[in-house]
Amino acid sequence: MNHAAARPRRRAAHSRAPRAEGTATRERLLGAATRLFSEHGFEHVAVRDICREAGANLAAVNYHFGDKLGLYLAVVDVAIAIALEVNALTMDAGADRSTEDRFRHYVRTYVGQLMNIDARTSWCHQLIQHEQVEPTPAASAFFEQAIRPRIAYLRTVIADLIGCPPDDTRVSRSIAGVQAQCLFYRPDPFRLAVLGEWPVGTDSADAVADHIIAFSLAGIRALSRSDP
Amino acid sequence: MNHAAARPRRRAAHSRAPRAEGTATRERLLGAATRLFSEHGFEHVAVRDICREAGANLAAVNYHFGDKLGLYLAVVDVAIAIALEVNALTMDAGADRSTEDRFRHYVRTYVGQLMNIDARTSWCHQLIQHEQVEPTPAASAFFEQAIRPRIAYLRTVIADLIGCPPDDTRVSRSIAGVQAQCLFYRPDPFRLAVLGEWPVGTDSADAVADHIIAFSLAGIRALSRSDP
Amino acid sequence: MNHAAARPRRRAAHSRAPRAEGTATRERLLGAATRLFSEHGFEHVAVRDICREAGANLAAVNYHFGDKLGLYLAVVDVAIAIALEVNALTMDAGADRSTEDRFRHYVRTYVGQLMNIDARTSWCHQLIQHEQVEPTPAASAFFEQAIRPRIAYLRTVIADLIGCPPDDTRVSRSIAGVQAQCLFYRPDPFRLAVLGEWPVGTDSADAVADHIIAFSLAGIRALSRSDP
Amino acid sequence: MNHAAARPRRRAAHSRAPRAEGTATRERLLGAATRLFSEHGFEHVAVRDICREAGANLAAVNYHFGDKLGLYLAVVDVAIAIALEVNALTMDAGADRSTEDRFRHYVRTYVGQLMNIDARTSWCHQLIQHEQVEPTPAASAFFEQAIRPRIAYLRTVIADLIGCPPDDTRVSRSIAGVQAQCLFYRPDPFRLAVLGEWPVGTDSADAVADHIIAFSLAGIRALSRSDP
DNA sequence: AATGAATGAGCCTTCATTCAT
DNA sequence: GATGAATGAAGGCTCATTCAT
Repeated sequence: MNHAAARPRRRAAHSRAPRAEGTATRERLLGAATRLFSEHGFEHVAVRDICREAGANLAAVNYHFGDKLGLYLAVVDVAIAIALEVNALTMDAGADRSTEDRFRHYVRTYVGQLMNIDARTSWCHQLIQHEQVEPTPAASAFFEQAIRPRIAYLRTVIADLIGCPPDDTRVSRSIAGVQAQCLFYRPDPFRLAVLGEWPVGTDSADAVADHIIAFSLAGIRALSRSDP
Repeated sequence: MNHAAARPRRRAAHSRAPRAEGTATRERLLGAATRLFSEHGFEHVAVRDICREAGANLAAVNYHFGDKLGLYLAVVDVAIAIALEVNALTMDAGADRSTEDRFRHYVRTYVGQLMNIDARTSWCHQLIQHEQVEPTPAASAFFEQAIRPRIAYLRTVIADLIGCPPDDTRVSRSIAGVQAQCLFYRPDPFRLAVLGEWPVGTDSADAVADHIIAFSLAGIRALSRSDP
Repeated sequence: MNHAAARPRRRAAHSRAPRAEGTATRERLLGAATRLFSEHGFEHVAVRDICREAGANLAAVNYHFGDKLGLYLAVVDVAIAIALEVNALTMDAGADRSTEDRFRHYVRTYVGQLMNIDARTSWCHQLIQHEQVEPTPAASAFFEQAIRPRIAYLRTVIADLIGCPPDDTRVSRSIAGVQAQCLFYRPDPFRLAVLGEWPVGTDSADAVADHIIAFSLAGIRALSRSDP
Repeated sequence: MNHAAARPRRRAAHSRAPRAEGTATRERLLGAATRLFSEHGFEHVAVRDICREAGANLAAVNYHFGDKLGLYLAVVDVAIAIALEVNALTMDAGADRSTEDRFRHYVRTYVGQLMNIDARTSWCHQLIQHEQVEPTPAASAFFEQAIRPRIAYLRTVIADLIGCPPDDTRVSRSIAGVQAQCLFYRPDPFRLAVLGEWPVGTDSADAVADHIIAFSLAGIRALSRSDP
């Protein structure tokens, strides 16, 4: 799962076994990198800044992660792990729940994660957003491991709600619609800097989730009455 | 409209009145900057690259636009003008059409613009997407002049469809839902590089627009039956 | 003949016409680079040192020559030009001279150049010596343009002295013998630092040349009496 | 014989007595260093590369040899020992041989060593060639112990052939001529990369040696007939 | 006997900008 | 109206070395 080791590199900094527990400096580096990369994206962060914030030497990045990209990929690995946790939460609606309840649980959990700026997982969504605009070699890994399973799950749920095969075009478009609505509420710099809190207002994440659920369920039901 | 002159600067590059028509070099610079800034965002474009592509001297940017940001703001000015044109198209449904038709026209026109990668207006959406993730001083101007009117128009339309005051929370959330769905189909590097054409498939923009319309109208109607 | 332009380069610093006369800074840079590269070889010289010695800014190298290698290749271009001049001198024995006199003229002129540490051409030989131990992309160009013609000339002369075809093995080996003896007297750091003046002693270049001539002519004549 | 201990150093790495036999790691380091230093010269080899090739820790060099130069000097010590072996071979022509035979034996043995790229002693010549262009503190030691005796031996042989005192200028120059010719056939990167096998062709080392012997003996005999 | 961790100096390159002409 | 020349700051990276264990 460690992409740093998979990348071709002239000299692997860690040809020996990478230690699972991590050193103090390594952890501080990873923490600072997480914060800065999430906030500004890969290219807009200087290794110097990360090291300064971590109280580490400039060459520490080279030692622990090979180079800047190696450090970034290490951050992405953590992000993927967290995203997988979130995935598990959103999909764990309870064994005996109806499909509609599973849909409700998904949206409620997902929006709750996205809108909670204090959550341990918050930086993760920012990171992906940067990846979306300026993709790095990490983009495909994140997509394959974290996003694709989420899409697959939503596909079964929505196909069941519509009552059609999972590969029906209406399913794909509904997934896009639901995801788009949820992601729209993730705090992004544009909204934070320019729009203030719009369109969230003072509402809680639950209220937003309820809206998306009602809005989307109505849309999905309408689709189930239409022709493929 | 030249923001470069308005920004504080040690030495005013434009003590003379900025000319509206501009010279050939100036136009070539603007063209190259438009393409490159749209594609890569403000920070990821080097002045050198713009000048090379424009066949202009490295100092030409300083001469014509004061500095890099001045050139960018000039590009944003054009982007705003184009966005206003698009706004006009989306809002011009014909005088005697029903509210629902006005909504249909908005979505169909908007999605058509967003998904047509060959349109003269295409670069504009890319530019604003970069602005969204890494805002520059141009962000607020673009929002105020181009986006706010669009939101205001949608607000009246959707408020009318729901049958509630324009400042009802349900209206704001529905606006977000519609906009989010439309914008989700704008081509971004992530989807192009990683997802291929998903979730568009081989469908035309019209088919996507029809989906969003049906999905959203159903959602909006459901909201009109609920409590505020 | 400008190799800097031939190298693939992301951005050509001089896509326009490279000016023949040169700027003051460019010339100072070239001068400092000539001295330092000759003395220490390509890898052992820092761009910083060149700029400091030239009184130029660190980025001046990038502006005028693209990068460090571009500057080096510019120096090599001059070296090739000088080597061609030396070639011309060594081969210009006068139209009606005997082959033996042409041989004498070659050795005398060549050794004179090699041993004169104050000559304008002196640095040139040091540069080649470095190139011999740590070749750069310039090595083959120098060989093709400067060394190969010299070898070809010696080949005709010695073949005539032996009285055999130019491609006879004895010719090649005699060329090697003459060249090796001449080059042995070029001042190299090892001899200068460790051996003092050995094996030159206080002798003049002419005396050394006379020795090589007598020694080699005797050797060549002996070969002419042997079987191919 | 360990020069590392002799060099001034802030902290003596070897306050204990340096052990003659060495550990396994030490030997692997020495082997890797021998190969890499010979091939690329002192400055162009990174301690990292040596340690990686030796499968040793990065700090092992510091532990066993004090620093990079200490390791290099240890390699040079081995090189000197091997050079002394080669010297012995070249000078061991048999007790009752003629001076001319002793000369023949010297050249034949020496050229055989120089041209045999697979010989156990091959790296030694490469090392000294680097030392010649970019001398290190080891240069003088190598010269004094390995080269000077060889020169002294040649001096007696050639003085005898000419029939003059060993300090005659003609002797020194003949030594230079013979050495220069022999060394010219040692494989160097320039000839390998640029010249192919020239001027050796497909000839064996013996053929080359025979040429040098015939060529030089004729030259030396000519000198013996001239004035000092 | 040996090593993982950490460090500071130095390297080449790129950048947006400025200035004199 | 425009440009060639030059600059200072900053960027990512590599290196030999040191230190605590």
